[in-house]
Amino acid sequence: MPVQQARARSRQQKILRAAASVISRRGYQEAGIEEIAREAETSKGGVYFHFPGKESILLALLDHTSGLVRGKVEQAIAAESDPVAKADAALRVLLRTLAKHRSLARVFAVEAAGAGPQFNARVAEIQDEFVALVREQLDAAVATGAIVPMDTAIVAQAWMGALDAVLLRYVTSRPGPGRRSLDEIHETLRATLLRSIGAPVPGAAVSVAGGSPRPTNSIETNGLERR
Amino acid sequence: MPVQQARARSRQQKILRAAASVISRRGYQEAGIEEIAREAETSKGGVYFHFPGKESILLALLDHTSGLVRGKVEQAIAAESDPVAKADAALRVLLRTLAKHRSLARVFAVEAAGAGPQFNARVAEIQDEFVALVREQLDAAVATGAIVPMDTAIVAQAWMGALDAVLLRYVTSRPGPGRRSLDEIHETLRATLLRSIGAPVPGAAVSVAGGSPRPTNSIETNGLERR
Amino acid sequence: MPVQQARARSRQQKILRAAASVISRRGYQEAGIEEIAREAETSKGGVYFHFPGKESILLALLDHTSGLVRGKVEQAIAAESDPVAKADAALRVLLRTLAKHRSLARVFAVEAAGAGPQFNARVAEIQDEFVALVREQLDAAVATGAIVPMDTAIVAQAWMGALDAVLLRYVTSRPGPGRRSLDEIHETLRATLLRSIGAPVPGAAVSVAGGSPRPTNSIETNGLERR
Amino acid sequence: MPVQQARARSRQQKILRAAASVISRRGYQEAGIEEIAREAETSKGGVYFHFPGKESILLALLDHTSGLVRGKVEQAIAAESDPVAKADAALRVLLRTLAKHRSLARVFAVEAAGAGPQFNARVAEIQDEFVALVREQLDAAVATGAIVPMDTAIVAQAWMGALDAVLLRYVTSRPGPGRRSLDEIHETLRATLLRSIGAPVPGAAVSVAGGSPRPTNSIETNGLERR
DNA sequence: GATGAATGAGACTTCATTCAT
DNA sequence: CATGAATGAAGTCTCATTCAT
Repeated sequence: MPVQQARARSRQQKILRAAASVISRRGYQEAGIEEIAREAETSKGGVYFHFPGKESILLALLDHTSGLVRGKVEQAIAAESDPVAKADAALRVLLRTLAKHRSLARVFAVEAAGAGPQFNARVAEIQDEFVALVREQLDAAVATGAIVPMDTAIVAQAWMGALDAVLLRYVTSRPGPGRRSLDEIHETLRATLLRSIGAPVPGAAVSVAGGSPRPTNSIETNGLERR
Repeated sequence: MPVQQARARSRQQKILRAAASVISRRGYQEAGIEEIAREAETSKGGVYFHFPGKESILLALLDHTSGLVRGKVEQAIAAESDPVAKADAALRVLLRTLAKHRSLARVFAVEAAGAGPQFNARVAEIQDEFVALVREQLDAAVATGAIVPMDTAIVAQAWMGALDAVLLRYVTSRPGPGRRSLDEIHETLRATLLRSIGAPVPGAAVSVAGGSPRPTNSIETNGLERR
Repeated sequence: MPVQQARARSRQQKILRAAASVISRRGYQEAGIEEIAREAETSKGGVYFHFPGKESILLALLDHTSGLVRGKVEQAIAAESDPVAKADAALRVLLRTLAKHRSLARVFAVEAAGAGPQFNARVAEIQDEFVALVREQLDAAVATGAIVPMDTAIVAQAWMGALDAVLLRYVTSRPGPGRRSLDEIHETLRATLLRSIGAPVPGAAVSVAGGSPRPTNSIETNGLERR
Repeated sequence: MPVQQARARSRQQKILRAAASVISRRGYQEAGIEEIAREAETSKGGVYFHFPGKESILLALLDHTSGLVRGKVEQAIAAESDPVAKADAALRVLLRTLAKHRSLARVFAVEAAGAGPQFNARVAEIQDEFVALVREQLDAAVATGAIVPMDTAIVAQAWMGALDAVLLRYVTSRPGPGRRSLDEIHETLRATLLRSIGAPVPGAAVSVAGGSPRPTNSIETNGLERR
């Protein structure tokens, strides 16, 4: 009966959305099934009809979301041909997508740890997938000679870590003076990461720290070490 | 009564040590006051005499530990004169110290999130302290012209994030093939981060990704010291 | 519409059989409507179409089964003319029938108690029916002078209790050394019960306790038929 | 600290008493920890501090009670020298004691089955202990030649079953016409059981079935089969 | 200061039952 | 007639915290 199945599917989505909302608001531990059910306009039993337990909700949420994000990232990578550009694209999409869904980002970056070892392991797996994605591009870039040889496993981890940290700060901080816009963050991060692998930063403009960022010379014009 | 105070202090230390042990073994949520009390050779009531609640134990543990680490980092910074070397030293000390105390690192990086918003805020504060420490050095380097101007707030965050990610991976992964040694990690990370600010990498040797890392040529674009 | 009624009846039977199977396997409390429905090749809704609730299934099962057994017992009684022989026959049939359907016996003797007061009351009623059946024969035997006057209400209860206990032990025990065969049990129980009302034990042979039962002399005080 | 331990012990007793009361009133399944706690004048957590779970309360109750009863029975047995008299004494004490504590009898005879297989197994064990006690006396009686050889394992089971059934009926029935007094029950049961093993019934007086039981001839004067 | 029995709010989960399709 | 998604009351159990001793 496709009618019931359709309803079931839609209800699952509703529960997942509600779970994301409640968890991002309250944290995983404080998020009660009751509240998730209320926000999904169903009952505790209804939630347990669709999911075997609380952890599995978060797991499903994780898979669902990471699948979506991963799809976007792979799409963005495929649209570029140059390895360095691919890596750049991957980061750009991650940054945009996660920033757009603050609550989800909070859930996975911050609140996830309370969910027990199984869940942490899963988060690590997924992060590794993204790290692997980045690393593939770095390896390709090394292979083509675009960048110098390096331990791309570590570097890819570092990239993801840098991205996470900057993003988390953006996502958790309140708007105010000193807070960078997403574009500023992207620009600075992009330049920093590309420099970190010795790649040129096309059309780069860096911002100095402090109240209002102002444009500075591009990397190319910064011939100090280049001479 | 200094005698009693000393005894109280020592008892507090014992509880903190026990808490660190239990939390790193079980995670914050699973760590029961009872078990911490048992490991500290006292009773539940004893724990509550010294700390007003469970969260405050973790908070105290956090302050105690971050204070120690901070001291080491500041000492290392003071021992260097060059801003870039200072930043480099800060990272080196963080890497060494946290790697040495895996369980504590796990506690703050992974298990902490289950402890509620107050605790997360505190962790963020402490990270910001370290970020600020790094940023000061970067700002100084910019001021001396050693590196190009940049948004050091973001870059410092990225550095810490990169360090955290790489370190966390090192701390949580099991030994095996493909696992890098702490020295290899340090070398790669150092080169990557220094490159990311356009600083020269003294005595750089990079490792290629793959089974067993092997040293390669130094970065061509960084031939200044090499010539 | 006799066709539909027949189908309904057959579906009810299927559900009853499934219920008997599941309950004897899992116990009443652990037997879920879902599992019964599955085993009856229908759905939860289907079960609730035929029965108003879980308890009513067990009640119907009880009535159905006790009706069958009662029929057999009455038939066996009718086939004898001597009151004592009638009582003897009733016990024989009960013993054989319940032993043949271990699972049902378990359901009513052991698992039933979890089903609530209404069900317990019903079990008591049914037991009373059998007790009454036995008692009638005992009263007749007293009336004909075959046995001495006695409080047959109590004695009949005692008989049923003795039968239940011995049978339950047989039904719940695993095969092994020391376990009596159904024939041995019947023989001993028959002799014991007949003696208990002062009736002669035709062709009596008693078994001694211990490893392997062996026939012994008939009861001395009952030498009437033996001489 | 004996003070706290004493309090704990007394609280355990209070919980056991409350559990017996609630279970006998509501049945095992319907007996909620909350209600038991309320009746024991403590809290849910208090109950769980003293007992690891609901089933263990019933188990403790069972052990406690069966220990008491067993002690009384053994004492009564020791006070007699003749094997048949010992068996008789055992039954008398069981009858009196269980009748005196109706609620406990109900708990073990009727409500117990809902408590799961582990509990049922334990009840069976305890019943077997009493059966073994009876059987020992029967074996001794056989050995002394007081009664004829027989399969005492079965007979002892039958005795316990008879006792249980009669007692359960007494305990669960409401007072009214036709209800036998405990003394009448004892007298009839005693005569019946002694006859069942071919033992003489000293000073026996049997009651006929029907409205008001009336005394009849003693077994000895009933020379029909005796001649 | 220390102890541990006791508290009680609240968590997750189950399942007989209902009802729209 | 049948289905199975949905309900919601009730259950067992945990654990941070309190407090009399």
